[in-house]
Amino acid sequence: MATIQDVAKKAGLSRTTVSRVINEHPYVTEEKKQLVTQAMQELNYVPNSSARRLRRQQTETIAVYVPRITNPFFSHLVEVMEKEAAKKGYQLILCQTRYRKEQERNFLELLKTKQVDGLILTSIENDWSEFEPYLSFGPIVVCNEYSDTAQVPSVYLNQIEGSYLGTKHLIDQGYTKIGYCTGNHKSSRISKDRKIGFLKALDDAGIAMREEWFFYNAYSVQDGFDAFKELSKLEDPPHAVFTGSDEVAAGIAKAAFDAGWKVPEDLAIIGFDNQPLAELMNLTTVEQPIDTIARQAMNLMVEAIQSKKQLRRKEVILPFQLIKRSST
Amino acid sequence: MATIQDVAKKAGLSRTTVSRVINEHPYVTEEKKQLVTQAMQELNYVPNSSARRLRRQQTETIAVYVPRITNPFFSHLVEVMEKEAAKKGYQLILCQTRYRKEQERNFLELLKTKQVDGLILTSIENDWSEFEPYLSFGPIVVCNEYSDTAQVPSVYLNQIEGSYLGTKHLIDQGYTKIGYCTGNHKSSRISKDRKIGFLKALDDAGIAMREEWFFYNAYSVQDGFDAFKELSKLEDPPHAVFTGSDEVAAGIAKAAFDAGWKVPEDLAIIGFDNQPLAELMNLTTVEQPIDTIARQAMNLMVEAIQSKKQLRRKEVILPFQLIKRSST
DNA sequence: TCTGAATATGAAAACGATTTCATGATTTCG
DNA sequence: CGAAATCATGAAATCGTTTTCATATTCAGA
Repeated sequence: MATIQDVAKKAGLSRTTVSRVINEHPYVTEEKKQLVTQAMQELNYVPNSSARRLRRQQTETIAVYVPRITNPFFSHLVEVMEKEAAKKGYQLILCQTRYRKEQERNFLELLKTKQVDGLILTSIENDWSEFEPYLSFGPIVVCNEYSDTAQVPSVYLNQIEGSYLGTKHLIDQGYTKIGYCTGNHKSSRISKDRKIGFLKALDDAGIAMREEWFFYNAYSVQDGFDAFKELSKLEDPPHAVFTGSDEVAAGIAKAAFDAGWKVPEDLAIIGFDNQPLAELMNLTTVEQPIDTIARQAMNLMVEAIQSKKQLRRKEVILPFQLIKRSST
Repeated sequence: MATIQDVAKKAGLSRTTVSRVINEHPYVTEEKKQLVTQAMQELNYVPNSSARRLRRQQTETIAVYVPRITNPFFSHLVEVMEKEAAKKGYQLILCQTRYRKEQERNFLELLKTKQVDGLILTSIENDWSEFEPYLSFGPIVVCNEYSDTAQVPSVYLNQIEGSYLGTKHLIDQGYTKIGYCTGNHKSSRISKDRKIGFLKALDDAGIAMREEWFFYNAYSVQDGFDAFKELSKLEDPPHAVFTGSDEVAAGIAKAAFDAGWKVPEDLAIIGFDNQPLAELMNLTTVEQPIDTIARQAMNLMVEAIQSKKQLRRKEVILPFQLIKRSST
């Protein structure tokens, strides 16, 4: 593998001159430029990434935390982020945290050892105080999740409004016996706020909430299946259910169908995100503008990396949209 | 940010001694070890990744090509690969090629400039001759796709057998009017072989193929919708359809349902991969062992990186499994 | 008692690229 | 015409880590 020293030797010039040609610095004659270019081609030379990173003090790499890449919401986010990153000359390292605090902390080392220029967090289990000290090593952008205290840029949606919107829709459809079926990460603001919005919508409509109609730890299609099994065993089951994702909604819908229940006659179901699955299963859902979230987050990240200034709090808050289909 | 020089100064020792402690080399007294450890903690020191990479001539990073991370097949592959990579101390860079030859070539620079230690290709549009010269820069493992000429490790399934299995199932169910609905990348061995297997199954059963029952460029749920629209307009439509993915099958099933057709009575549908979607939509499908493919590919990659020897052809061929549900 | 091996520590070199500083030539402007 | 600026090129330093080579001391075995 040729080095800049080999190119210099072959061109009969110094490494400084070769570097000037590579980096298009001024004050190199055309004749010398051609000598260098030809030598590079003959030796099939490309600059060594590690040496460049060390000298330039930058990696052109960004790490993105996602709990699980198979979750369509996160894979959609990553698809757009990778695309935007590639446009701006950055690589994307995938960090699957699996909703584990320890995994989140482990990946922070990427920033500390300068293996990446910045981190984008789409899912947060740890308290913000665990992340805060790492800001001295590089910028962090929060996306989808959020924290009231974090002095960093963030892109998110007001989840209280989102779950209020969905729950209100069920209430407007005439439902009063409404169940709640989502994930429930203790540290997750999204989980907390969605519950707040759900309860507020019930309260505003004078509807009492029933503790036995709450199903937690539901993230996947299978979890939806399982939740329906529990729900269907109740003597007085709910007539509608608010879920935290289209997968969960789809799992409930499928299990209900398999059990001979009619949707929405016997059970109205509302999902979240508006993934392709929602359309396939005719699910009413609360849509999040994933493309915009991802694009904005990556733009804030690159801006933060390139500005080299003290990060400051900046919030981009996006709106939900209710997509009505036949499941409600 | 502290460097090893700062740590040495604070400990009253040389950089060599500090490096020996960090890397657990022998011949350093316990007393000196404690001095170094304490200095590192006080300075909050971690080694700089770029410097390490340069000196050690390794990046502990692997790049994975996927056409699109939102495709559940590929997101499933990547989930397992990232998990396996993290276990072995490697980071994963995501390279979305979007079925574009130019994109594939662009990402090859990662290997050439030594930004990664190896590449895993799960999707190939270019001829192998485009990849071959890059083997001198680092190992390449092919996964899911395959090439007869590539002198590299690969993990894949015999797609002729896979599509034969699925088509044979339809034939065994009594269908003779069978359509074909898949992607069709000219360079893709998978596409070619699936068609070969499909045609061979028809031929073995003495069934003539009908050109007007072939629908190409179908990859997504929406493509499935569109394919059904075309199919339903035919005067003599097929009674069964073999598809190249569960998404396409699901799209066809949904569109058929919306048009009042009954599955499988009016149209039998078989998918591919056995994603969660297949279970949700009750699709018969040809299952690929994605977990095993991913794990084996990552193991071969790490083995290739660490052996530092000339890569040689090695094939891991895995079996399909037919999952029968109510769509056929 | 002597010799070779093991132990302990540090300076210099190495990894490869880019920038800073230096030198000499040429051009421009007052 | 002379001083300052610009042009053109190269040597040395820099980025930060790890290894190689060197030196001195101690220990063990013949």
